[in-house]
Amino acid sequence: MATVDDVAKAAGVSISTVSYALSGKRSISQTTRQRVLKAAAELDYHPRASARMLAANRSQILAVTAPLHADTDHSVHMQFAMEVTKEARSLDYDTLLLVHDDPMEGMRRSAATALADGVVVLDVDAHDPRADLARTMDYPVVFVGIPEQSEGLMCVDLDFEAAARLAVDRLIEAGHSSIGMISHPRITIERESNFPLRFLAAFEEHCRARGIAHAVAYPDGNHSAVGPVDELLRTLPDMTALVLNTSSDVANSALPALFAHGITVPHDMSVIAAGAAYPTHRLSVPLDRIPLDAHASCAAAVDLLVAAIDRGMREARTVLIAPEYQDFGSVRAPAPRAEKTAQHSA
Amino acid sequence: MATVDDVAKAAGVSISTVSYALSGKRSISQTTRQRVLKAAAELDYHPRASARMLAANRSQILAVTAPLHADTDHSVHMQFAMEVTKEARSLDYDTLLLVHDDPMEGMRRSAATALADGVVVLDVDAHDPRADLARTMDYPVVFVGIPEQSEGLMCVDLDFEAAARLAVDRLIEAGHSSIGMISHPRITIERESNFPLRFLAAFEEHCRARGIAHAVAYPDGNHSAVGPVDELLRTLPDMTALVLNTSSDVANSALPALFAHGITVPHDMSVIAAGAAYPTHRLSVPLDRIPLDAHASCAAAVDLLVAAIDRGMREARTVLIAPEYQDFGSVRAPAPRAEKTAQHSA
DNA sequence: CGGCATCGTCGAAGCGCTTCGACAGCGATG
DNA sequence: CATCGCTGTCGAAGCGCTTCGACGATGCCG
Repeated sequence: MATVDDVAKAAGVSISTVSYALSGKRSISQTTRQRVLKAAAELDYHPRASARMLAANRSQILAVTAPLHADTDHSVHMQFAMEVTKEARSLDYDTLLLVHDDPMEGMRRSAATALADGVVVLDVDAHDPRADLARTMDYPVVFVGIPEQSEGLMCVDLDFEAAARLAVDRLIEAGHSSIGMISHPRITIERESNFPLRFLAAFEEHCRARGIAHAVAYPDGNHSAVGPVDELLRTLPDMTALVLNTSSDVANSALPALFAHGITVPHDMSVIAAGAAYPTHRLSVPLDRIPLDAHASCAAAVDLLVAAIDRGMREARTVLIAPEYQDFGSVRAPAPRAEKTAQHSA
Repeated sequence: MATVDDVAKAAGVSISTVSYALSGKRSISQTTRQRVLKAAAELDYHPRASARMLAANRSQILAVTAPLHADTDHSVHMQFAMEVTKEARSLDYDTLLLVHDDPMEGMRRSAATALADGVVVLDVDAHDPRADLARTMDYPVVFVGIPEQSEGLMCVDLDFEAAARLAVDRLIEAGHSSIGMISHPRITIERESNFPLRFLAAFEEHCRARGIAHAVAYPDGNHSAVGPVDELLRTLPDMTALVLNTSSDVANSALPALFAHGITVPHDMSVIAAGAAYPTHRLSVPLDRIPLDAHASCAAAVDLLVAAIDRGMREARTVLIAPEYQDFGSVRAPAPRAEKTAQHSA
């Protein structure tokens, strides 16, 4: 375990020179810097994290809170945590996992002990208590997701409104004029993050604005697309396109549910999965998607957080990630009406 | 941000007294301790992590390496990472996520900079390069899983041999005398962790020892149970019980694969899923299982690691977690032979 | 009742780094 | 030629905590 002193001795300079040569925070002559670098390499010198933290009053650590509700999707979470970690490393930060029963305690502790320089909050609920905590803490916090009360917070999320409009526009472009949508279960909408609402509202408004017939259905507790599909076909009999902004289970069962009515995708029905963190392009018919991109969100969140830490840019703001359309061929021009004959009722 | 000095002043004692009162490492009179505690509480004092680390030469941080191969199951990983975190917190450690492209770099760095006091290695391969690294590092490392060369390492894993014997014994108890087994794809066995091999060997040996007819089949690349089931029914026509030690996809497709032969569980066939990290009790027929329990493994691993750090217990050893049998009713006495008639061939 | 162990407390020395102010040396400037 | 402003380097002061040795004050023993 070599220390600065060892390096300083080996290079024949003072320890402050070593520090400056390594950090580049003051100009050091080429020759001296080379000597220091050489000595450091030979001694396999690595600055002790604790000493650096104490002296610099910065830990180069970001905390991540990911409360694990029983009903949250672990794999999606892991993906987000990983993306945060990757981006953080690229900015010379490490990532601390805060996943205790009480996520508040972790945030408080990491702030109070200066263990982490800031926090990334994942899996944000509409009425997330961490939002209130963040407002009272004078500590850099970034939310991946948008709580209902987002004033005074830094948030990053997919632009669900734009995603809804993008989906609708794409379908209109392809010639559709009657679009159904399957949303999240009502309980989810009520309890959870507000993005389903934002998507929903934008979908309806944009359909209205563009003069498109539309209807929305909500799956019930059993997470199947069968009910919503039935309902949509009833309320919107000439529906030729379907937008999914729903859970993975529902999306996965959409194709069979349609097929039970003799409807195949994309021939009889165009389908777009929007705001989906799960893959939809490996289903039996790959579905076009507007992904909820973990990488984009997390990278933006970490960038924001690091800017707040390193450059004091702490003003509250919400960053919306522009939606990206991924084409897998599940959208086509609507089939000419008429041959809607063989209805195998479910 | 109160410091020890503030607390010392407020309590009218020296800073060392504060430290000892808080840590309990020397005896302090009841009255003084109370005074210190009160002052600390009033000032909302929390020792600065960095200062503590530097002075105590201990970070109270555990690193977790979880390399994300493309083919690893994120949700299982997350579960393990969470369990590590929980157990670590209960022992007053925090958890650092190391998930860079190069997991070795993370381990080296956290050791060299003393960022973490030790490492938990997840998702261990048979020929995991992290094993070699660990051997050369003089740094506490615990593996959750057992690499092929485990000499000189601390490892924790489910006792797959015992799990295999337990499954076989259970089936024999229920009256079965002809048992099939579906293992992992051959590629997985070759490439991956050696636990499939351990299970396999124990299964065959124990069946032999107890005089039970048995056969093993390996799924191919498409991760379906159809092939293996067909094969087993051919090679072991009077098979009445099936042991699964395989991937989630294969296990999930086992019931339909059997049903395609007109075989229902548990009436015509008893089934046990052994060494499964994924749930098998929520399938259409809940399957008895011997779980690969994230909590048990991770808790044991963290305990081992913390013992190594705090109490210097560094001798290499492998801890095998005793298997636990979970009964969901998928094992019954074999049906009386004869009425094996209506064979719908697949 | 003197001597000795014990208990409770204090002071000070670090832990290894960053960073501020100081200053020597130098060429450029007037 | 005196002066100014750089540039490159050094010394030292912390950062806030832990921990060791020291030392008065007690209580107990013979």
